[in-house]
Order: sequence, then structure tokens, then C-alpha cells
Amino acid sequence: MLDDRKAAILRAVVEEYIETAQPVGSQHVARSRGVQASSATVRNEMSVLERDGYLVQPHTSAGRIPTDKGYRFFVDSLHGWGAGQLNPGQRAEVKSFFTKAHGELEHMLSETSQLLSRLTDHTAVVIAPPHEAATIRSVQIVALGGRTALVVAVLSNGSVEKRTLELPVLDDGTPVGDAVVTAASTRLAGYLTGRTVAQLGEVPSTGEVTVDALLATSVRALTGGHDEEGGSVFVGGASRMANAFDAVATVRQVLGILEEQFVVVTLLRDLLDRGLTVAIGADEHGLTPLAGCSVLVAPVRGADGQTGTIGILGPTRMNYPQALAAVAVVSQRLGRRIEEG
Amino acid sequence: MLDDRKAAILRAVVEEYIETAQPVGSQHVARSRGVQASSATVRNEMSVLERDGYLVQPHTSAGRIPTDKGYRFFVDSLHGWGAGQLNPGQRAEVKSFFTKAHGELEHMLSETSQLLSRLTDHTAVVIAPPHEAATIRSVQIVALGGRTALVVAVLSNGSVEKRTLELPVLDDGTPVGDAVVTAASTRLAGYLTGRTVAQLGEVPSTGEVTVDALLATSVRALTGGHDEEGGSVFVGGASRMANAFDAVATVRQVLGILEEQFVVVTLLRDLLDRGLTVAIGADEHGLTPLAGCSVLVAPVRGADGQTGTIGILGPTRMNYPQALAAVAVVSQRLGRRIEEG
DNA sequence: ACCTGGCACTCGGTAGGATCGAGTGCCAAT
DNA sequence: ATTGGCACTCGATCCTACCGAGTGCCAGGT
Repeated sequence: MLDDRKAAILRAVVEEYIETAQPVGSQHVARSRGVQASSATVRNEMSVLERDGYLVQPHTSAGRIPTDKGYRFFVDSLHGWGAGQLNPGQRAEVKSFFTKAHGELEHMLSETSQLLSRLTDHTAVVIAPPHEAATIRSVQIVALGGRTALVVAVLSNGSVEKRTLELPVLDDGTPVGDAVVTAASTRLAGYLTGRTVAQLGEVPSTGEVTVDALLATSVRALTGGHDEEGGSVFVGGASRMANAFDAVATVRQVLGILEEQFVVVTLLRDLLDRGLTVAIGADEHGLTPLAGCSVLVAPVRGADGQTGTIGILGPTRMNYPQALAAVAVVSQRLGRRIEEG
Repeated sequence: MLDDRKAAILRAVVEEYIETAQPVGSQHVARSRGVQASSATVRNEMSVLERDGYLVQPHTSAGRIPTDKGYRFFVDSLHGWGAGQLNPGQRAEVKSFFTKAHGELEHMLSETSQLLSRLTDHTAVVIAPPHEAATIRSVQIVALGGRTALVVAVLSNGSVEKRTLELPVLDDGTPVGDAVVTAASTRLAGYLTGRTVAQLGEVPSTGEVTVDALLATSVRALTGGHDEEGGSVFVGGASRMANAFDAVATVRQVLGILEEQFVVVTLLRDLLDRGLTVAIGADEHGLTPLAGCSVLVAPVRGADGQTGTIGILGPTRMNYPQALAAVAVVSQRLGRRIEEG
């Protein structure tokens, strides 16, 4: 809907503004390659682009700045015409990272968020794949002392779920004994092993009323206690947020959001559901405190069709080609890595 | 070493500066209760305090600002003469927090860091007690698929340690079978249950060479893989750092440090070892990037004589009485809470 | 000997005014 | 339709003046 020249001009403005953070004037645009026109022509075109909402002037007789709509056009036009590449150094960094990577999944994801943050120079978020579809390899109930016990489940994807619970008390006020706990534990293991977390149902009665009570509590703890949303979010390079804005109040606000893991998870999930890879400004991602920010997101397809999520958060004025490339590469390689185990 | 009047004046300057963040002039001090002298006298005294390094002038003919040494005197004099109290609202908040608190230890610690941050309006840090002294309640080895397996240990304090490991391969290139894994698992359980994490030694040979190999790997994984330092640090209210300074560069630097969990842990542990509760400025805590920051720390004595740590990080210009009170109360109640289980 | 009122002095911060220059909008010529 | 030219705008920068909070010091009073 924009003719070629307008598109070229808009692209030039965005590119220059991303680089310099200064309002861009017609002369700069005219001089930039990709635009064949005099500054006067550019001026005319730019005033149209402003009328149509792609650009704004901070004040009369200053250069122009892209609006969110302007950025949107930019990234859309990017999608068609070959997205950016990482530079060789970064490519090497990614490669060496993923060949070296090993050990705990959580640890690796945390490191990955830092990698992504380093690559883009923005804050990165990594969310572990949910393990609803993972099968249970082992469950047990362990008495801790006093009235408390722990249900521990080991899943096929290598993660461990644990829940605290209170042991049922007998009529005389003392908690149930070790015998009951081990009985329940083996029963639980026999019944749940091999199932997925999603399909935990009731465990059939054993006849022993205390054992049944403990079993019920355990299953409830395992299914219910999904604080989940919080446990598996890794934020890397939050301090880089302070580079993006020079108003300390803005930084404060954004960091505040990042601390609310639930909000972050919801945000990324929501964007993925809507099929977006990049959300520019509050209009698109819907979080007013993050006005002036863009969110970039990609699914991480691992084993079992389960998908994790990675994303980055930066100012709307960010290097989209580079960031998109980084997210794409990392999501791909991370997915492959997870698949391998 | 400071006569009464000088001490009173210094205190007045610190208090006013903490409140207003503006250089304090002699008139304000003279008017403040606790100081009985004319502004001229105060001026004379203040110039002495400056000569002795307790105060500085940002520029000639401006008020005075406390130096780190000035703050140090202030908090020392505080220690003697009844430290501050939390206001009733805060008291109530703490109380309700700890009566409501339940569930996973990690989750509670994380929430605690947020509580402490809310109370003080600064960034708070909570470090879980190490579990070197906790005894092992249950260990098992779970094969995951392919060559990888997981060693999972449940400790008496309710935490769960897990380590990934690669299964040994047989001569024909396939990993050891389930029989070997279960054999090793039961053997490991029988031998380690009841011991503390600190005193894991070799497991005596079984005669079966593959089982022995797996056992050795498992024990090594459990003792070695102490990434530990990272896993148990909870930072709450990092965004509040942005309130403390108005130079975005400073914020950036401090946040950078907070992201390096190892540094944070080392810092707090070091301070505790040196018997400090409050470290003012880079000279005392030793981290140049945290110039202009004070660190406040307290041990959390839980069960088994094991101690966790809580602390807060804020600008040197912080409300010490209030912050000290908050840290003291939270450390005490958290300790009690952990003891209970 | 110490305190205190008074006074001259300093110097950061704010307000007004001039200047500069990058940038715009518009118009007439190509 | 494009472009060179021109008048105009307006933020940024610099200078100056001025105000006021604050200081240092001195001389007089207790």
C-alpha cells in the first residue's frame, strides 16, 4: 500500500534512527543509498508518511521518528526480503555455546538466556517447555520429620517435580507411620509410573484408609501445586534494559514487569498464540508499562512436540534484523539440543 | 572520639540528608532538635567534621553531605542507642506473611526476598542455607532414555538435589541396561541414606564392574556438581534499584552485579565472616562497581545450626534504622519458620 | 575560652536574550 | 512529477545577570 519510493524512504528513516537514536532529516535520507530523490522530494514524501501515521516529528522543524506503525511496516517488509544474519563472531559464539552446553536443563536454559542477551544486547527471556506430556519415570513419598513429607516425581524429560505435603494424622494425634508412607509410596509408583503428568487421575482404593488418604493428598499435591509458571522462567541481562532508555523511571517500570514472572509468561504465550513473532509497542503487546518496548518471541520445538519459548525485550528502536536472526538461530539450536536430551 | 555536640550535628546531617537527598546547611542543623547551638557554631563544628573526613561539600558554599565514614559513625552510634522499629503496618505485614507462608522452601525464600524488598524499598537478597549438614533421606538413579540418567537425592531439610549423568557404555557400545541401573540405585540408597551430603565417600565395590562404574559416576556427580552457589539465591525488588540513583549508568552497573549470583553470594558470605552487619561504600564491602551502595546482611539460623543469609542492597544514603530493623525482624522470623519445617 | 550575630564572599541554579543550524513547507522553474 | 531555492521554525547552546543558600571569618558579648 506504500509505493516503492515511500517504502524505501521509510526503511531508510527506520534504519538511521535505529542506529543514531536521533530524529532523521530529509537530507540524510536523500543521501542514503536505496533512495533516488532530492531532499525536497523526500520532504514531500515524508510529510505524506507522517499524515498516514508512519512517522512523527518530535517538534516542528526537527527530523522524523518512526511510529510503532512505521516499525511495523519495516519488520513486515523485512520478512519478505531476507532477514539479517549474525556476524561471524556471533555465529561462532552460538556454535561453541551449544557444543559445550551440558548438564542440568535449568542451568542450560539460564545460560541460554544470557547468551541471547549478549547476542542482542537486550534483555532475554527463556521459558522451559511445560512437562504436561512428559511421562513419569519414578515417584516416591519421603517422610521428612514431623508432619511433613515430600512427593518427588522424576519425569522423562529429566525434570524433577517436588511438592511438600502434610501427613494425615491418626486419631491419637500422631502422624501416620513409616509403614503407611512406604506402602503409599510403592502403590503410587506402581500406579503412576509411565503416565503423563496431564493424565493423573485418582489412585484406586487400597482398602487401607490411611494409605488411601495419603495417596489422595499426594496426587492432589502433584496435580495442583502448579506454581510452575514461576519456576521455569529465566531472565538474562535485565541490566541491559538500563542501556535502552535514559529515563530512569522507564527503566524502573520495565524492570518491575520483568519481576512479575507470571506476566512475562502470559505475555509470551499470548503472542505465540496470536502467531506473532514480534510485537511493537503497547498497542501490539498490550502492556502499557512497556510502552516504547518491543517484544520478540519464538517457540522452541523440542522432543515430544512440547515447546518452550524464548524471547527478547528491548526498546521499539531496536535492531530488528539482527535480533530476529539471533532469536531464530538460538531457538533452532536450543530445540535441537533439547531433543538430543 | 567525637564530642557530644559534634556527634549530634553529624547525626542531624545524616538524618536530614537521608530524608531529602540535598546537601544540608548549617541553618537546618541548628534548627533541628538535638542540637543546641547557633548556625555559626554549627558552621565551625561542621568545618572540623569535614577536616576529619566525616562530611564533604559538593562545592564551595553548598551544604554538606556525609562521607562513608560519616555514615559509619552514624550506624555505629545507632547500634548502642536503640535501633529503629518497624511501623505498625509493616509489623502486621511481616506477621501475616509468616503465618500465611507455606509450601516449598524455595518458593518461600523467593517470596521472603520480595517481602524484605517491600519493607525497605530496596533490593533484597535471600540465600538458602547450604545443605552440607542435611542427611540424605532417599537416593535413586533413574534412567531417562538414551545414555542419560538422573541421580536424585531427597534431603532431610526438604530440598532435592538432582544431577544428570551419562550412563557407562558396554563393550558393544550400548549403555548399561535397566538391571544394572536398578542394582546400582538400591546399592546407592542402602549405602548413602542417613549420611550427610558432606560425608559422601566411595561406595564399596559390589564385584560387578559395570555397577561399580555407575556408582562411582553417581557419587562423583552428587559431590561434584555443586553449581549450588547459583541455585539458591533469590533477588527481590531489583527494580527498586532504579529509585535509588538517578544516573542510569549507575543503575546499570549495580544490576550487572546483581546478575552475577556468584559475586553476590561471595559478598554476603564474606561480610558475615568478617562479622559485619552493614558495609558502607566500596571501602567496606570491596566492590568498586557498588560504590555509593551499602550492603546490609544478617544470618538466618535455622535447624541443624545451618545458616542461610538475607541482606539488602541500597544506596549509602539509605534509612539505616528502618532497614536494620526490617532485616533483623525478617531474619529472626524466617529462621524460626525454617526450624519448624 | 567559647559562643554568636553580622558581614562579605562564593558559586550553583534559574531566567532572559542572542545566535546557530538542522530541518521544514511551499513555490516557481524545469 | 521533480527539484533548487528561500523564508521560516524552533530546539540547542552559549552568555549574562541575578538570586539565594551557604560558607568563612571577625569582632563583640558572656
